[in-house]
Amino acid sequence: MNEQLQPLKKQTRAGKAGRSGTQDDIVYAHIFEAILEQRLAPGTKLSEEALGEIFGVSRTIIRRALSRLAHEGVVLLRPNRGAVVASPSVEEARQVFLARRLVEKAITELAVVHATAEDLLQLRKMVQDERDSFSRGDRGAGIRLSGEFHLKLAEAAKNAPLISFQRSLVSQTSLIIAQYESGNRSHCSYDEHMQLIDAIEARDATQAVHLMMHHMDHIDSKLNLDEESASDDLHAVFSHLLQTKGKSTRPSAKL
Amino acid sequence: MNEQLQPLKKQTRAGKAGRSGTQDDIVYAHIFEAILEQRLAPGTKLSEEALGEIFGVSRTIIRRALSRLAHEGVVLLRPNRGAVVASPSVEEARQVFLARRLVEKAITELAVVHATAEDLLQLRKMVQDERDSFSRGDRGAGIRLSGEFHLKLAEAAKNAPLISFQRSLVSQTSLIIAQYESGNRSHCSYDEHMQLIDAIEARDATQAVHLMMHHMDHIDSKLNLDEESASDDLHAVFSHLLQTKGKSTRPSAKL
DNA sequence: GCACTCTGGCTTGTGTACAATGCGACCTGT
DNA sequence: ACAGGTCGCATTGTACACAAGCCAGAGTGC
Repeated sequence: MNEQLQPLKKQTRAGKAGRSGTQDDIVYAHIFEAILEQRLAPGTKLSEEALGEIFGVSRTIIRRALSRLAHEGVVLLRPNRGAVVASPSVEEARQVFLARRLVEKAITELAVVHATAEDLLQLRKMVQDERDSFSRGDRGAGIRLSGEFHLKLAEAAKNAPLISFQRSLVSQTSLIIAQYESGNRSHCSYDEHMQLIDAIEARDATQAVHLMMHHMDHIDSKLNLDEESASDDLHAVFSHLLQTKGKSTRPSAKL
Repeated sequence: MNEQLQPLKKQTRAGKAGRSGTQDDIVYAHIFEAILEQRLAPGTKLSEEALGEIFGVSRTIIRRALSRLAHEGVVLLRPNRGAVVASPSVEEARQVFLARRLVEKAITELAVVHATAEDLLQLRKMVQDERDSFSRGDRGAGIRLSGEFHLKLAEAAKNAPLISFQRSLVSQTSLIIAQYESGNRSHCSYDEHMQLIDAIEARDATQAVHLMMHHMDHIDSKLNLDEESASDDLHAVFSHLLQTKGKSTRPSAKL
């Protein structure tokens, strides 16, 4: 019914994502990665039993992983109706990007103050990996690593709540990029990442923030959020037919 | 062993918090409220079975509620060792407040643009409730309602990710206030809330942000974060004895 | 022929039993 | 008497079985 998930023996511990933690971490990482690489299209139903069989664990574990993914906004949990891969609307995407601008600005300023030599080293290493992935043509890994770069930057800012929020934002951004990115262009230029690291290492807050904002602009501009090609949101598709009377037509319910 | 939780029959649906949702919402709300009202002291162990018996539900439900509370940072989930009420350190409190400043500023600016008449009406009503609670001497409810005011403000800003983040920050802030607030002074002056609403209604962004920042200052100043009276963090208590060699002494482990 | 209803199957929600892990008490040897 | 180790209990982690809720298809009445 859905596209087939690659079967997986339960002892395949260290998956591609490499995170060796507990069982739900593995399940979480694999599903997340599958979504980013678009092996799981937005809207795809994520049956608990099917996933349990695939990963060789019970529904309990799957359920926890799905709950976590839902919390980060990449999966939508509909009561009594199961989980589906989230398909953020254009409006939701805009909100995520607005929030990210705010957070990235703050993170950059904090990172300029708090980033250690060790942090900077790791950041440079991550950009390397990112570049490698893109040169290998592994788009999914590239998107993921690019996200992890921004997450690592948040860690360098040394503020736990911001890190947690950034994790959620990066996840959603990755999903949005995977869904909306226009064609073939690399989505997150690692050059910009490198320049950013340089500015942070030089403790030049103004320059660093400047670069980060430009970076956000570039990400924005690579997406065609203005005119999405195809949508499963009927209200969006036929919005030109609907008279806009007030804004309380349908507060948040979609589909 | 712990202080006794007030027993609760299972059909006590609409609890004090009033949220009439599903079972885990009820459990969640009650535990959260108990923490805010300091009926559950920081560090208190939250046994799954005990809670299950109290609320008349199975551990499954309790587990979900605890997981949610852990996500919001008011409960600490230690693998294989159960859940305890979080006891944020001074450093953690500072991080939360820093993050809140950022977010509240952004929310205020957005609310000035997006708040509807309906939003403003509800906000005023919430300030009323808050004042009533304090005049009744119900400190726990006051703290909670004050938090809900800031959450409602986030909703008026019309940005889903920020709302979600604000929920987490407000929860943690409430816990910190309950834990650190110096004595008897009311912690969150509703007058300031009212002025804030006025500024937003007047669409005066500069003034609104100005008021909000002052409001944050006031909250900060009412807490004695600089010299906490007693701590259960041995490392903090004896920090003057420890030579600070590098930062890798104990990354995140506490207690 | 169309629409409405009822029923059957399948999926999720919840409770519970069993396994695994951590903690504390006791016991023993030095 | 104290340190170390071992055993047992208590609590969490996982799997599974049952209950409840949706959804689709067949059947029937208009």
